[in-house]
Amino acid sequence: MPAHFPDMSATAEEEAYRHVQRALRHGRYKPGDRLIPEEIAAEIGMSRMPVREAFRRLASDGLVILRPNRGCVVAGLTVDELFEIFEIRSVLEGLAVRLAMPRIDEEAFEELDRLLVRMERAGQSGSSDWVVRHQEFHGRICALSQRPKLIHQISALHVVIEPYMRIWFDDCDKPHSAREEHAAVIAALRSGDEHLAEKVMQEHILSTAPMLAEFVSPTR
Amino acid sequence: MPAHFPDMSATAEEEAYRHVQRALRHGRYKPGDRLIPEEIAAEIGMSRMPVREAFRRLASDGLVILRPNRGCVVAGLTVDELFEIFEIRSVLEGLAVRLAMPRIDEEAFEELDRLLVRMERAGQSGSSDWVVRHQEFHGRICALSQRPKLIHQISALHVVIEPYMRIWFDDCDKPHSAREEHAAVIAALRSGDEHLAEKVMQEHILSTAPMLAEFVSPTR
DNA sequence: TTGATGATACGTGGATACAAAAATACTTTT
DNA sequence: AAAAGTATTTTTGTATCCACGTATCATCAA
Repeated sequence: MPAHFPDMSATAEEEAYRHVQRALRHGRYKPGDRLIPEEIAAEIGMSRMPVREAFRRLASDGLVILRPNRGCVVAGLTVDELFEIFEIRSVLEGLAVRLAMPRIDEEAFEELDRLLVRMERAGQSGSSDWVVRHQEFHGRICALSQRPKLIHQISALHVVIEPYMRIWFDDCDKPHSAREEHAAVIAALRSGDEHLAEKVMQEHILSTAPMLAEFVSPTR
Repeated sequence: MPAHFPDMSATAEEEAYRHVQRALRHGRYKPGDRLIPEEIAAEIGMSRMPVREAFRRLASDGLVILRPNRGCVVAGLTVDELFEIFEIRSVLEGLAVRLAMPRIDEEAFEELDRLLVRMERAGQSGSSDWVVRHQEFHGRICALSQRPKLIHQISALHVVIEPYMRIWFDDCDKPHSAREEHAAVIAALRSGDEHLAEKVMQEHILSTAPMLAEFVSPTR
């Protein structure tokens, strides 16, 4: 292996973690599905042990539920839980944008504008990359806050809601409101008013939740 | 084992998790200490396998750091990280108190008053239970919010800062400011003004950070 | 037909075994 | 005596194995 491409898959556990997380984010497993270590291990060519360890982390992330002696099932969100996550996101990302404000320069603004355009284009083409572009915008703002733990917590929540966002985005035909709200966030940032920016972000996030809620699978 | 005492320690992994977490919270291991699975496994009479799995969860909680092929070391916080955690707590617990407000009845107020008194007494007796009492107050308010995920996230952060709080409480002789600030939170709750309560809580939490910061071990 | 009972297959939790990687101790060389 | 290299020990990562718990399904009684 080339030296400049160092050790991509450090451990089997890490590979298992990524593999399953990716599948969950893309909605390849549905809530309630049972994940059998042996099967997954076979898929990626390893023994059950690293997979079990990956399950522990996924459970900590809230992506699966691990119950003693009865294995691992894909976690699903109730409407209440979905709303709760959006409440939490609203204050965390509100904080992020407030902290980001003093660190944003003109270059960063241009970057945000570019992301806005890319999201718009992805929306028109109807592709499911939508979600990715949407998250990129939120992620970029979080990153600007320069707070590692804050960024980490927020992105963990984004992973949990990603499958629901995909369903929503597939179904709904108005990426426009998201575009406008993101533009409003940028405008608030440009205004230089920290508390305004925080508030606009909070409202943007909270306004998304009710729309998403309709797509939470009722089978729970 | 008696049937009415059902399976307290469901799995070995759970026991290992509790054991190590407890030790970390009490500061029995210091940041940078290396945790050797074999040793811990021996302490509690099991093989190193469940301990390894417990390590994964503890790493997710941010209590230890796991690096491929070089084991598990106790995580320590830099001053920046400590501040960051308090920023995050400020918005999360601010949210919690805001959501708790409409659910608080007279009985709950009396409970909070009792906790206030207990904290005061623990402070006078100089005992290290201080921390526990202090957390109980914050924990009670979070619980009143009735938001499982929010409660979970907040208590995870409390675990991370607990060892630092213990050092602080051992050293400083003014539990009084904490008492007054907690009283202010209760007063704000009684006033019925959600946003006031949120703000008072945020300020209480942020005012604690600088005092704590002095006790962060400089060896990092 | 329905509900209890028991046999069977499957899966999980944990211990042990083994190979590979790090850390450590020990030479050897300068 | 210091540095570099080598051998030895320790520890980690993964695979395999076994015992127990759980679920499934067939059998049988009411």
